[in-house]
Amino acid sequence: MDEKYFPEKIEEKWQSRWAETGAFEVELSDERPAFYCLEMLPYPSGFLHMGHVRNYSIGDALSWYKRLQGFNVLHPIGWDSFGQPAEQAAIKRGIIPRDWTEDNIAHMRGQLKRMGISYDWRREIAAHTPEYYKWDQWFFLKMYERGLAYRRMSQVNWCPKEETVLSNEQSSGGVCWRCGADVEKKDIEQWFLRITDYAERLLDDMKEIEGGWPERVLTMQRNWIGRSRGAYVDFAIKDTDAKVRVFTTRIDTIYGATAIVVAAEHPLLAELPEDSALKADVMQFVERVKASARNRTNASEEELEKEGVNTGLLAVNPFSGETMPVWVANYVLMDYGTGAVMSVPAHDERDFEFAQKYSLPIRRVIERISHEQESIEHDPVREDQSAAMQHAFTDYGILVNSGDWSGKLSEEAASVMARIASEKGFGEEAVTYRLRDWGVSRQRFWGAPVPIIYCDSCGIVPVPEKDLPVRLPDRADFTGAGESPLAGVAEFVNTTCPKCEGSARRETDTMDTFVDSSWYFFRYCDPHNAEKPFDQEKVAYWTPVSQYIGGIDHAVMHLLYTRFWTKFMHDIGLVSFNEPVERLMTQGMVTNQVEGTNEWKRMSKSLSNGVDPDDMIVAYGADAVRLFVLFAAPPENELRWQETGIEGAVRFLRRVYGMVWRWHERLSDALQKQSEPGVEEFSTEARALRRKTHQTIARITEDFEELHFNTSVAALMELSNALGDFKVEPQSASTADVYAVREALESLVLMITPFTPHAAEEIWEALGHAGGILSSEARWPKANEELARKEELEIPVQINGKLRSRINATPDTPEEELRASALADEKVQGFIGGREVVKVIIVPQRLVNIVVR
RNA sequence: GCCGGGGUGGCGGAAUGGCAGACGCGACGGACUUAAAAUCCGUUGAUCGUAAGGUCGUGCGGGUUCAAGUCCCGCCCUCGGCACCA
Repeated sequence: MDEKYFPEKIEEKWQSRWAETGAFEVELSDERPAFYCLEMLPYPSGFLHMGHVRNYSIGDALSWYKRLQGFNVLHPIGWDSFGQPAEQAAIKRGIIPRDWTEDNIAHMRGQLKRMGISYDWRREIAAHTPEYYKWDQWFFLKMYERGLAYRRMSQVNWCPKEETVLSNEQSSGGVCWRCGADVEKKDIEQWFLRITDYAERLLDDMKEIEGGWPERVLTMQRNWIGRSRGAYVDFAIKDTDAKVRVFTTRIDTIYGATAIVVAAEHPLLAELPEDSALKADVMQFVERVKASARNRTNASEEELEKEGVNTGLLAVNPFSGETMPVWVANYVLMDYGTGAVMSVPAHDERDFEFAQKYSLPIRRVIERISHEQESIEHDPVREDQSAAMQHAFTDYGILVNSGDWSGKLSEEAASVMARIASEKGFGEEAVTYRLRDWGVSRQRFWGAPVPIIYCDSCGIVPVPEKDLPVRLPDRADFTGAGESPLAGVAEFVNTTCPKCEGSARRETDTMDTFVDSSWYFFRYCDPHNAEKPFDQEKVAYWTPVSQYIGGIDHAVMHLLYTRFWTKFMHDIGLVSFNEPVERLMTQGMVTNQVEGTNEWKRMSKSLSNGVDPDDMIVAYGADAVRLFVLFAAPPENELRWQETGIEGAVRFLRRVYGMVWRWHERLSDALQKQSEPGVEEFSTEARALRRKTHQTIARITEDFEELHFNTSVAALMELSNALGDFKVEPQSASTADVYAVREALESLVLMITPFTPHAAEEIWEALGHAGGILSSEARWPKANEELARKEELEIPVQINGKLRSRINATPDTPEEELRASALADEKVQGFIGGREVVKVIIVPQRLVNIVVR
C-alpha cells in the first residue's frame, strides 16, 4: 500500500490479478445458491457511453454484494452485434460489417475491463457469430414447425431512411425507433411470429412478476397488448345474404346505433352491386383513404379529419330490427376488431363527431343514474336530442328507449345482451387485442438469415436442422435499395431444395435483431454448446434471471419479446418456468447540461454534451466514477452529470485511504490477537464507534436488498466520518481501541467493495489479508443488534404535537419514568403553564407527546 | 381522453404515521500558504431577534389522528406510456 491513493496504479494491479485468478469465473455448484445478475446486451457501437457505465455499475455492485453473501453469481456480458450501423459503416467506408463490428467489440471490451466490471469473460457471446445465430435459426424452425412462424403479404411499417421494415413495436408513435424518421406503409411479403397467440398469457403471467417489475413497465406492456372485452354482433345486409360483423365493447348501446361504419379495406365493399350509382363514389373514396394511409406521417396523423361516404347498403339491427345505412369511413381501422363498427353517436365521441358532420341521427339510449329520484322523468327521452347533446355520453347508466331493455342498468345489460346474441346465433362474447403479430423479416444484410428455401415444386421448405447454420456471406453489394443485399449474392441465394433436390432459392431477408436478444441470457449459461442452444440442466441451475437491469426504452420491445420467447421455450420443454426475469430494474438516463442552456438532456454527440467514460477514468479512476454514478441519484432516477460530484467521490476515497494508512501498521501488529476484548475494556468513544459500525451494517444490508445504492453510499460516508471523529492516536491506542477501529475499517472495506472493488482489494490486502477478497474467508459483515443499540437516548418531548424539549433516557427507561421526567422538565412546565394535561403519549425509545387543553 | 410515475433547501437527494432536510455538491467564513490549488475546521430551509429563543415550512384545499412529507377525499402542475383501438 502506498501512502497516497493512486487509482491508476491499484486499478491496473487488481484487474490483472482478477484475470489471472479467474476471480469471477463460475460453474454449477451443489453448495452455493445461484444468483443471476444480468445487464442488457449492449450494441457494439464502438464506444461505451455513460448509460452503459451506469448500467454496469449497478449490476456490478449487486454482483459483488451477492458474492460476499455467499451466492454463486453469474455475471456475464456479450454483444448485440447484428444490426443496421454495421451495414451503414460498410456502405460509407467500403469495409465489411464483420470487421467493423469486431473492432468495435474489441475496443469496448477494453473499456469494460478498465472499468473493472466483474464479468465471467469466458462466457462472452456475440450475436453475429454463426455459433450464436445458428440457434436463432433453430428457434425459428421450431416455431415454424408449430405454426408460430408464418409468411404473408402485409402492409408493413417501412422506414424510408433505413430502407427496411419495422415491427409495430419499433414504429410506435409513427416514427422509427432508431432514426426517428416518419414511418411509411408498404405492402411486402414477410415472416411473422405469432406473438398474438400468447397475448392472454403475456397478460396473465404478469401476476408472477408483479412486485419484482416496475409498475410502469407492466402498465406499458398492458397498454401495448391492449386487451378489450366486448362482443361481436352480426348485422344482416338488407336484401342480400351478406352480413357485417362488428366488434363493440358497448353492446348495451345497440339501440342507439344509427349507422354501420366499415373500414376502407373492408371486404363488404367488393360486394357492392356494380351498377350501383354509389359504387363509383365509394371506390373513389376508398382509394383516397388508402393513398393517404400510405403517406401518412406522424405529423398529419393528428389532424386527420373524419370523412366517409354512404354505401347505399342497409344493415339490420338484430335486436330492434331497425335498418340503418352502411357507411365507409377513414376512422375505422381494418386491423382492429372486425374492421367494422356500429356507430352510436350519442355514446361514443368519434361516432358523435362523425354523425354531426354528416347529419346522422343521434339517439340517446342511456341516462345517467341520478340520486335525485325524479330526474329520469324530468329528462324525457326524445328521438332527436342532438341539439341538447354537446358531447357523447360515454358512461354506463340506465337504459332508455331500448325496447324491453329500457330501465335496466346498462353495465348489467351488456353481458346479458352478448349472451342472447350468441344464443340466437348473431354474435358472441369476444376479446380483442391491440397487439399484432411480430414481423421479423428485415431487408438487410447484417442479421441472421431466415432459414427457409423456396422451391418451385415444393414451395416453402424449411432448412433441415442438420444444415444449420445458414451462413451469412462476408460481402454483398450494399447499395441495393428495398431488397435485401443478400438477394444479390448468387452463391447465397442459389441452392437446392432439401426435399426434391431441384434448384431452389434461399430466403434473402434476415431476422430482426430483437430475435437475437430474446434468448441470449439463456446462452450465457452454456455459451459454447455446439449441439444445442444450451444444456437444460445448466439453464435450470442459473435461470430465471434473478435481477435484470437496463433502460426503460426496452420496456415494451425487448422485454415483451423475451417474455414471449420464454413462454415458447417453456411450451417446447426447454425451461420449466414462464417468466424469464424475476426482478427488473429500469435505470434512469444519464443527462448533462447542454452548453449555453439550462436544459439537461441525454448525453449525445449531436448536442455535444457527451462525456467520455475513458476520460473520466483517466482523470479520477474507475472506482470514483462508479462510486459517483451510484451515489448521485437513486438508480431509477435521471442522473445529472456533475464533475464536482466525482471530485467528491475521489475526496471520500482519499479520506478512507488516508485513514487506513494512518492505522494500518498498528492493525497489522494486532492481527495475531483477534479475540474480542471484554465489553468493559472499550472506552465510551470506542463503544460509540462500534455502535456506528453495526448500525451501518444493518442499514446498508437493507438498502442493498432494495437496490438503494445512493443511501448505502451515504451510510458508508457516515461510517467513515465516525472513524475520522475517533480521535485516538494509533500509537497510544489500547487493544480495545484497535479492535474497534479494525472492526469499523474491515466492515467499511467489505461494504465498499461493490462500489469501488479495486480500492477495496488494495485496502483489504493492506489490512493483512492475502489472496484477494473473494478467495479469503471474507463475508458480508453481520450486524450485532446488541452493539448497534444506543446506550443513551435523547427523547423529544412534544406538547400538542410541537417539539418543546428533550429529555435524556436509556433504551430501557420505563414508560412511567419517561412520563414523569417529561412532565417535570423545566421547559415543558413553562409551556404547560397552568393548563390541564389530558393525556401523555409515549412511544418507547422515540418520543413523548403531552396533550394539554 | 385512458393508464402509470412524481412534486421536499441554491442543487442531487434522506426520512417503518413519531425530532423534516441524513449523505454529498455548491456557497459563505476561517486555518495552513508569499500566493493559488489541495487539505483541514466552522456555518448554510425561510423569517423575526444583539441573544436566549420564537414563528413559518414538504405543489394547493379539506379531512382522519395525540402526531401527517407519509393515510383518506378533491384539485393543480409535471414527466412517461398508449391513443380515431370501437
